[in-house]
Amino acid sequence: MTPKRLTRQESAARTRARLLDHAEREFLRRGYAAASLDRIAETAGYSKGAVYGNFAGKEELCLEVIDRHFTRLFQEFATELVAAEERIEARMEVIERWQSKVLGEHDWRLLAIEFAAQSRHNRRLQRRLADRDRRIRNAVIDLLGQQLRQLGLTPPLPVEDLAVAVMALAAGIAVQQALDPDIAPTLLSDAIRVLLTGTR
Amino acid sequence: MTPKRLTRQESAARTRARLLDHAEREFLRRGYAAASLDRIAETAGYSKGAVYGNFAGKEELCLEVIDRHFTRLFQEFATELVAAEERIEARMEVIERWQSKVLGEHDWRLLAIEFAAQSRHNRRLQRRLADRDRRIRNAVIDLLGQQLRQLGLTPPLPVEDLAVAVMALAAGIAVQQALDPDIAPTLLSDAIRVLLTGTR
DNA sequence: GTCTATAAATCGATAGAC
DNA sequence: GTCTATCGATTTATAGAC
Repeated sequence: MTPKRLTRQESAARTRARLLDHAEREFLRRGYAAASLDRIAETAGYSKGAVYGNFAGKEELCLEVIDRHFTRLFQEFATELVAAEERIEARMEVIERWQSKVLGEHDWRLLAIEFAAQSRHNRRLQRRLADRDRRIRNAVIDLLGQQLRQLGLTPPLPVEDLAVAVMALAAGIAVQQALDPDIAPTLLSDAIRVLLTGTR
Repeated sequence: MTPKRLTRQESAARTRARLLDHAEREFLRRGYAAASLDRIAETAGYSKGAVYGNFAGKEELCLEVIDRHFTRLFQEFATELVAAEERIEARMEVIERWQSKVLGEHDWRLLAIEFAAQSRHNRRLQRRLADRDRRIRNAVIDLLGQQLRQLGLTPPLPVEDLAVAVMALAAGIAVQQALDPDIAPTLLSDAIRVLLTGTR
């Protein structure tokens, strides 16, 4: 097997991907502030020059890492949810299955909020995070609206508010659970059910 | 008016209080990571030696700043809530009045979560934060249980879960609102009402 | 308890060679 | 695009005088 000779573009893409992968590990392990570009470059088999050649800086690199993960996560979840049977119990089952995955990702959640706090110092980053937040929220609103319509539910709150509340619950419970593992593992889906149907 | 001669203890307490006050300003303004003990000491009229003489380090100082604030905040809220009339509408009014205060404190919320993310590097801090979290949660559980009993409500979830959900909502909504001010300002109280009563 | 002075260690970012 | 070398700035924490 002769390894294919990489074109310039392929080689650059490979470097980028490798840097992203190792950046993910470093950011997850140490958090944003304590992560070191030097270590990222070194573990990926490059030096810092490669990082600055492929990314504008630490913030851009971290933003891309976070974006990549949560975009993937949401899309996989949405796909499963849409594919489930058109009964509320079937849909809730999908939610219950995913809550442990979402809530279990303590490191991701801590990284995301630490990075959000970071935006205090940077107007531009603040705007980009707000845009991203709105994008995700709109996706949640669409998904939620579709589910409610299909299931014939009329929730006690407007769907726009439900979306914010669901996202807030997911983030807030995950943070509390990161500090204290004793929190009820089905709380997220239970609370979502109450918000959507008004009852347990 | 001759200024009273301060005893050694009074003088020490004053220094501590001054340092705490200026630490609060610095941490709120810059966040945990970017805050500088040097600046804190200087603006308080001391030098770094005074900080290390009164606090074990940056983490301890910040923890005390955060603790002082949220303990005060919760106690004031609980006092008002307990003092209100024994009707659900009167109690909800207190909650509605406080939600804008709690949600408006973006800097405090960002600081608290940035600090929580910080605990990744420090087992001891992790335990202390978890203890604090449990302490607050127990207070919320007590307060919530008392309210439900007085008002004769039977919520769709156990009171322990409600407490976690309410805290998660408050934190999660505040973070989203810090990034995007367009979020409905009454969402927190609306969602709490649904969680407590099952309806709007 | 507080000050001054300094240690000791980083880190992000850049310049210039290749 | 990537590397090496380094700048420049900052920080926490400590040592020792008073």
